[in-house]
Amino acid sequence: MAAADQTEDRRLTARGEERRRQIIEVATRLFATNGYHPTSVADVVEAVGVGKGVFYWYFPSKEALLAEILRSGQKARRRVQRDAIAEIDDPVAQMERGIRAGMEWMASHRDLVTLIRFAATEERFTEGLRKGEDIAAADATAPLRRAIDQGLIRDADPDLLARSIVGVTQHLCATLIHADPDSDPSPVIDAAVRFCMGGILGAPAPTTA
Amino acid sequence: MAAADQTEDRRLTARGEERRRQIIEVATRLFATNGYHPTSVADVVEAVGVGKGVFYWYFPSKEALLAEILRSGQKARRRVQRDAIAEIDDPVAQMERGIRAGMEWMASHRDLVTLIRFAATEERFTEGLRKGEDIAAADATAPLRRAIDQGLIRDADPDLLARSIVGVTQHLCATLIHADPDSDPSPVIDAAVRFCMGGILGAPAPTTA
DNA sequence: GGTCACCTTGACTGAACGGTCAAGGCGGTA
DNA sequence: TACCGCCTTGACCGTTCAGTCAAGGTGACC
Repeated sequence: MAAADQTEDRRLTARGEERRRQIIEVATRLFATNGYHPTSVADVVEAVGVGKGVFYWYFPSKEALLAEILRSGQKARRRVQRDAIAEIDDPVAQMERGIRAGMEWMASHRDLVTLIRFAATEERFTEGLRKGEDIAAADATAPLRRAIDQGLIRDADPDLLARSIVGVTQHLCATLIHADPDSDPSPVIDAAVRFCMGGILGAPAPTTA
Repeated sequence: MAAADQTEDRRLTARGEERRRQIIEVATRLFATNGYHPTSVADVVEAVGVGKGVFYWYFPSKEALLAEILRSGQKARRRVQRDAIAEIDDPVAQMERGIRAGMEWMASHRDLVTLIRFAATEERFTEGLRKGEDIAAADATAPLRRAIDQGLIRDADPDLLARSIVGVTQHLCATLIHADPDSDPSPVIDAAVRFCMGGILGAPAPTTA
């Protein structure tokens, strides 16, 4: 355990960094297309065009590679979303911009959305995933809470609202944009934003309980 | 290929039907808990307490078992949803009841939700899955279209609305109810219904494009 | 008691997997 | 030139897996 992460503090040259990046890129595509388990390490190194030892020079295990892909993906999406809402004051406008930015990011990183959804189905990966999702939910919770306090949107659990938004954007991205990668994602993005804003802003009380 | 489905038209006694049901039940739980690939056929038959040959008496392959689990699960959910809205006239009320019924079904069949979400991440299973999801979306599309025609809800692509609803309900079920199986799902269900009805009924036009 | 179709057993097979390693190349520095 | 640390090779290992099969049990019906 203690020495298992020898590959982590390895000092890489520019060439090494490039190789590492290349493995991550190829593996992400293969994992998302054929599945994580059906894709062998041999498949990855063959697609890259190198020997098997190269893989284990840069990553301690196949599982660690997936964990890194997930971690860096979640981190990148968070940064995009935070940057998108940084200079906005109105919390409702913040939500709208944040949803749109998140959806745009997902649309151009569909493979990562697939992998995140896969990881959520296997207990071995859910813990590492939950941390990132909790952070993402917390990011959205702040403006939601402010909007509720200011009476701009209906009173509801901000966490449930945030996770509802994730559900809509992730599913639309995975189902529709993924189905036809060449189609223009913007109508889907617009629809997702409209739906989410409607869900947040509120609607007449349910007629039945 | 032609004779590969010999197990399908096998004539089963009551005992055989029971055994088959038992394998499906155990496998569903194991697949959802530990993942489809990490769960071996040996794990399944051991959990059932029978020899390995029993598995291949009832199912031609591990993959076919998962396909059947998915198929029957989607079918069951559809039936529940259709029954729930059968005697309702108002299309908006139909939507609300349908969403609630679907969510309640998912909450009590969490393992199946997990498996459906897993299957969506592997190309080998997506085709069989899409068929069921298209049907489910089409079921929801009909009342949505009527509601739009009657001016009861905002004008939008019914298919996108339907899939947004699936996104919210599935994700909330998988994330929150799954996280703590013992907690009361009804607040989450209520929140999902509220969010979705808000998304359908509409909200002020976006302030930015 | 005999027969037959349904059901069960569990050792076995061939293939594939994740991961290892001894060996060698390669490029920068002195 | 010699050296050294980064990078690469690919045969190899132990294990595990999906799926097979010859053999045997079991119960219903004649």
